[in-house]
Amino acid sequence: MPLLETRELRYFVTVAEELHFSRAAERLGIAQPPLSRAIQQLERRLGVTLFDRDRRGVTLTGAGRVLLGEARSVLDGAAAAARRARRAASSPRSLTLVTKAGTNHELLRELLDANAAGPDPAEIEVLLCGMGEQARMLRDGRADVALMHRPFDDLAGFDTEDLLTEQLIAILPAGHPLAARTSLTTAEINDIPDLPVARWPRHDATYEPGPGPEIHDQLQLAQLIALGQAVGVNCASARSALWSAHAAIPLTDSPTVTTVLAWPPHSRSLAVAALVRTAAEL
Amino acid sequence: MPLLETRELRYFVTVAEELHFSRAAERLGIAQPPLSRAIQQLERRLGVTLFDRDRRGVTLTGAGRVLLGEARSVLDGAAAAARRARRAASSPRSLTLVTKAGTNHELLRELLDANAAGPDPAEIEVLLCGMGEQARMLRDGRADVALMHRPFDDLAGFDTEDLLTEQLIAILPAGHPLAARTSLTTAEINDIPDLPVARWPRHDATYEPGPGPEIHDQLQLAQLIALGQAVGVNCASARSALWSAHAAIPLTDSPTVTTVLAWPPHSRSLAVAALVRTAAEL
DNA sequence: GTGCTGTCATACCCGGCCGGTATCACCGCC
DNA sequence: GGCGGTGATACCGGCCGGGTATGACAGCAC
Repeated sequence: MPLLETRELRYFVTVAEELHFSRAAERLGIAQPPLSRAIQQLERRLGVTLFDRDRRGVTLTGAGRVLLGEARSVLDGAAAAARRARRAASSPRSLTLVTKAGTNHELLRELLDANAAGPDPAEIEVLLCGMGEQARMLRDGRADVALMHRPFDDLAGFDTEDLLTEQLIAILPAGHPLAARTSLTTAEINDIPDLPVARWPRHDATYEPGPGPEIHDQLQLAQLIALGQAVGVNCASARSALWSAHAAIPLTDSPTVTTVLAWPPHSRSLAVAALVRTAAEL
Repeated sequence: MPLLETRELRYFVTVAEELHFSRAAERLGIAQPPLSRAIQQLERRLGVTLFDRDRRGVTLTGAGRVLLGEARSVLDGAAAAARRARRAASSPRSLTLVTKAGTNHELLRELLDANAAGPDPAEIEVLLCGMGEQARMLRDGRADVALMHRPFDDLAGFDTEDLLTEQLIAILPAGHPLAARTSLTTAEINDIPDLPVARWPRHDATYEPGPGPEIHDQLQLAQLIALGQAVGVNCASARSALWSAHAAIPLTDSPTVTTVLAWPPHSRSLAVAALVRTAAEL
């Protein structure tokens, strides 16, 4: 069974990205011949050709494409491992929790209080970040746990514990005719003339095509709605962050959004496990 | 930024498992001194002590425990990367799909047919395995995709696409008084005198404590019920595998079970992506 | 065609590191 | 105080990763 060294994987990834041995070698800070040799050794060991060295250039083979994805994730994992070990050593009883600005702060408060009241409280450092940042910080070892939202955040590759499920609300300018309603449907807010629905980013940070403005945080949404330029949707707990210029109406047919505590699988840190247990009892 | 070589991680994991340098060295097939030195180098590079070398023995520090989990997953990832690259090379347009024996075969049939009818069909090799095996096979690169069941299978660390959501059914011996009912509740089947509910394993392959027999596949369940020694629950699609000695009654208050297509994240294999797209359109 | 340029592969050398042996320092224990 | 057993240290040798020089070969200009 062939063993892959991270050095080899680093070399392979760089070549795969550059598709050019000399440039890749330069980026790696080594000379080209040892790089060629390293790739050949890797190919021999795997018994697989990873690159087609054609007359005009280097291209990835199918197996090479597969290995590229795998190698990247192994390297990310290794870097994360180092970071986490160092963090665990520098502050053994502390955890970094990362969440989007605008996440239900009552829930967060409750979680922190429950942790503080528990038998063996961890020091929790709370980090706020933009949308979609949490997954990266969790993956690369800068954070231990995150508060995320299903189905809006990309939870692929994490373990999760559901904390709170809420309905979505529609947020309208306070003076709008529909603001007097006690409930709305998705179809209704999509059909408001001259008032498009603001679009949240998808998992991959792109936006669904459509007329509404692209937003990426709650403040932008609030501003746009207060200006009467859009309507928007958000989870029910966002009510507390609304202004007097806003009206919040439950969306009856919306999918529910669940706030979850997420952490990297295999993370068997005692502190994470304890916090998850605490969270599960909320 | 310190770089971890897989050799170092292998050494570290072995020492962490043995908690004994000499035995670990033996298992690794090297002598003890180089192993000690390698661990010291690792600790220096990370700036972290991983082991407490006490008078009576070696123990993991907190950071060491964290690194152990991380290191295992990195090593597993590296081994899986090698396997997947080799598999991709040996059969570029083929996929291995793994599922439990007893999974809804109409659904599988539909998926295979849709793939075959698609623009660029992959050769799909179907592998059957026992409960809880799928996750391992997916993780270690022996399979590319799996059919699994939420919430019964452990989906941590995978991307998934929901295929089919069903209710659970209670399965009783055909002659049982309750077999005439048109619906049942969980409480009712838990309270049947002298007829315990068979227990499925949990994610970690252990069983919830309780009176019922422990089962791990559908055939065992069927047999036990036919013998009148237990009742059981299963997803609605399991009806087709029942015998005349069985009666299936919908469970009205049960959680739903969703059959999902699961695959390792970062798997950017074209064939997997195509199959997922096909599945999403079912 | 003949250079010229730029690609990756090959040949060869050197130094560092990995691994081995021998030994030490230390502890627990009859 | 020997003795067995732990991990750490010292030192040495061979291998392998990295460097330089060069080769083989394609594309291109003329």
